[in-house]
Amino acid sequence: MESSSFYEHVYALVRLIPEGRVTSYGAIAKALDKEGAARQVGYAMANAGKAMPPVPAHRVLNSKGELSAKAAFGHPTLMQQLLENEGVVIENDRVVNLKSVFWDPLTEL
DNA sequence: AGTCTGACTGGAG
DNA sequence: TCTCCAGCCAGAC
Repeated sequence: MESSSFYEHVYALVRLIPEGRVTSYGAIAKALDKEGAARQVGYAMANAGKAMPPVPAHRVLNSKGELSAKAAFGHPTLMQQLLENEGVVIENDRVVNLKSVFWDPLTEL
């Protein structure tokens, strides 16, 4: 069933991210065999807010573990709190121990 | 069909 | 560790 658009594939993969874990736009793009389309993944997440079922977009960060999407959650600290609520430690808008909480769809899936 | 945009990435200074 | 630069691709107009 490849009738879905690129965005749909992104949403589906993001919904597979376990609680308390995070991944990067590039990792998702690569998992979809579109490594160079990391920006598109982020752009897709922008629509994730109105996507159904809801997508845990707060678990998707950039390759540096920065909360680059926090501004899109309505409140600058909402994304951070959602992650901390799942056990992810955030400091200065960045994930601490990124390596420990990073979820690579190519490896874990 | 052409142009613009962006929740990105990795390398260089 | 931080800032700056150029390359990337799918989607909206």
